Amino acid sequence: MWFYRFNLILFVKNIPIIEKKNMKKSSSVFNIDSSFLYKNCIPEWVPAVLANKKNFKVKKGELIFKEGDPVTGIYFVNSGNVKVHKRWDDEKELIVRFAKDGAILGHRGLGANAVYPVSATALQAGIVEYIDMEFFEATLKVNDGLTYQLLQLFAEELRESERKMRNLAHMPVKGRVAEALIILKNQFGLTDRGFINIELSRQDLASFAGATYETVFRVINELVHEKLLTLSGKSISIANPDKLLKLTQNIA
Amino acid sequence: MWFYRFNLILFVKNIPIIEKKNMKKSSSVFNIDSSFLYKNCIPEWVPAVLANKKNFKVKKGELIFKEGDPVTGIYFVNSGNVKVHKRWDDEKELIVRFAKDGAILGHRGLGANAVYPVSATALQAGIVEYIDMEFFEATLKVNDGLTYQLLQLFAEELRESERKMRNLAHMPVKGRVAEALIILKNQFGLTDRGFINIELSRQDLASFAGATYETVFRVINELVHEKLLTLSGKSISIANPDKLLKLTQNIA
DNA sequence: AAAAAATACTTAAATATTCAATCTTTTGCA
DNA sequence: TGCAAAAGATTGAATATTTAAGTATTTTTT
Repeated sequence: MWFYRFNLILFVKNIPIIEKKNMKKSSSVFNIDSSFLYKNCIPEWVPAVLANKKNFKVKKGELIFKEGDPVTGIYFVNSGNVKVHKRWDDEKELIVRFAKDGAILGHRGLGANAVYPVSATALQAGIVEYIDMEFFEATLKVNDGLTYQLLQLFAEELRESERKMRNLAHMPVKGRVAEALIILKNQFGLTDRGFINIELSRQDLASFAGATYETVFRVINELVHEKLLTLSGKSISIANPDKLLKLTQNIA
Repeated sequence: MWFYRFNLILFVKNIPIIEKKNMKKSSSVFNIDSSFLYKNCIPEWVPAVLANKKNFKVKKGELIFKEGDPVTGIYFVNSGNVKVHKRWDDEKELIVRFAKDGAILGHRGLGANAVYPVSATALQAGIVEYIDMEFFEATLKVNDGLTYQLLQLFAEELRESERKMRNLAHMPVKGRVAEALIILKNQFGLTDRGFINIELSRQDLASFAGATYETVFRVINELVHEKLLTLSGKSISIANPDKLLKLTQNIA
C-alpha cells in the first residue's frame, strides 16, 4: 500500500500542465479551508494539488464547461456563484443545482463516461480552480478520506436529485417555486434587508423550479398577493416562511 | 495503513447479527459473480462478507425497506426484480429505478442521513441479501476498488437521475413513455416472442414514466395506433424502435 | 448617449394532464 | 370454487400549464 502510494506521487509529477483555451489564468490567492478538495486531503498531498491545479478567471455568464464536452478534469469554485444546468431542445433549460465557494464541479463526469452530462456557467465574475482528471483520480487513490467524502456527497446529491424528480412529477408548480426559494435562501442566505442573497433572473428561477417563465411569473404574483413573499426589483424576500414551507409539503 | 485495516477486521468480527423482522431468512445459494459486492471485493474479504450477510426471501409486492425508515444496512438483489420508489401525498408514486440480480439497494442511505430516501418493493418473489451498515462501511474502508466502483455507480446514477429530471421538466409524456419502454427493454431484455421481459402493471409503468395512469394509457393507445408498439395482454412489444427512439430526442 | 440586445411582463388561445365516475377484469381468501 | 374486494381499463369534463405573440423595461454595447 505504501509502495503504491509512493508510485502514484512519482507518476503524478509527470502529468503535463494543459493550457485551457478561452479562460484566463488567474494568480489570485484563494481560501484553502473552504474548498471541498483541500478540506478532505491529507496534508502531505496538498503540495501536489497546489502544483497541479490551475486557477481561471471567469466572467459573468461565461461557460465553464458544456454538456457534451469531453471530460478533461474537475473544477472547484473559488469565488462567484455557478449554475449547473442541462438543456432540452436547445431552448428549454433545467438548472440542476447552484454551486458556490468551495464546491466541486464536474464530478458527474467521473468514470467511463467521455462527456459532461451537464453544463456549468458562472452567474457572476469569479475564479474557478481546475484539476486534470488523471491527477484527480490519483488524488482519490491516495486520499481515502476524500474518496469517502465524495461518496457521501454523491449520495446526498442523489437523494436531492431524486427528491426533485419526484417533485417535478407530482408537486404543483407553486410548491416547486416555494421549494426553489427555500433552497436558495438556505444556500445563499439573506442580505441585510432580508432578501435572498443571490442575483438570479426570473428565467433562471423558472429553470431551477422546472417550469416556464410565465407560470413562475404568475405563481410569484400569487405568492406576493397572498403575502408569502415581498419583492424589491428582482430581489425576493420570504415574508411568511411557514406558509411557504407548507406549500412544499404534501398535505393537499 | 496495514495496522488500520487489521483493526477493522477485528472490530468487524464483533458486530452482532441482527434479526430482521417480517422477513424470512433464506438458505438458498446465490451467484457470487453477479453481485456488485462480490465482484468488487478483494478475495481476502469475501469470507467476512459471507459471515456477515444474511439472505431473506421476499414475496411479490413485499416491502424491503420504506422511505423514512432508519437506515440500518445495505441490500443486494439476489433474485427477482425490485422497484425503487418514492411517494408524494400518499397517493402519487414515482418509480426511480428498477433493480435486478446483483444490484445494490439502499446505498442512497449512506452518510450522515438517518433514513432511507426511497422505498424498495419486490416485484416478484425473490431473495435479497442484507448487510449491516457498520460492516458495509468497514468493507468500503478495506476495499478501495469497491469504493471506487461505488463512486462510479453513484456518478452514473446521478447522471441518469438528472437526465430524468430534465425529461420530467421538459419532455412531453409521449417521449417519457417511449424512453421508459426503451430503458425497460435494455434492462430486462425481450421474451422469445419479442415482448419486454418484465411483468409490470400499467400503474407501475405510469409511475416510472412520471405521469398518471390515464395519460399513459392514452399515450400507449396512440403508440399502438401509430404502429410503434404491439400489445398482448399486459405485455408490450416495440414494433418500431427507431421511431420510438426519435420520440425521446429533442427534435421538436 | 443612442442603439441594440436581452430580459421582463402581460394576455389569450391551445394543449396536455389530471380528476371523477363508470365499467371490466383480476386477485385473494373463505 | 365462488364471491367479494381490489385493481385495472376506459371515457368525458375540468383544470393546469405551456405556447404564442406582443409590449415594456432594463441592461449592455457601440
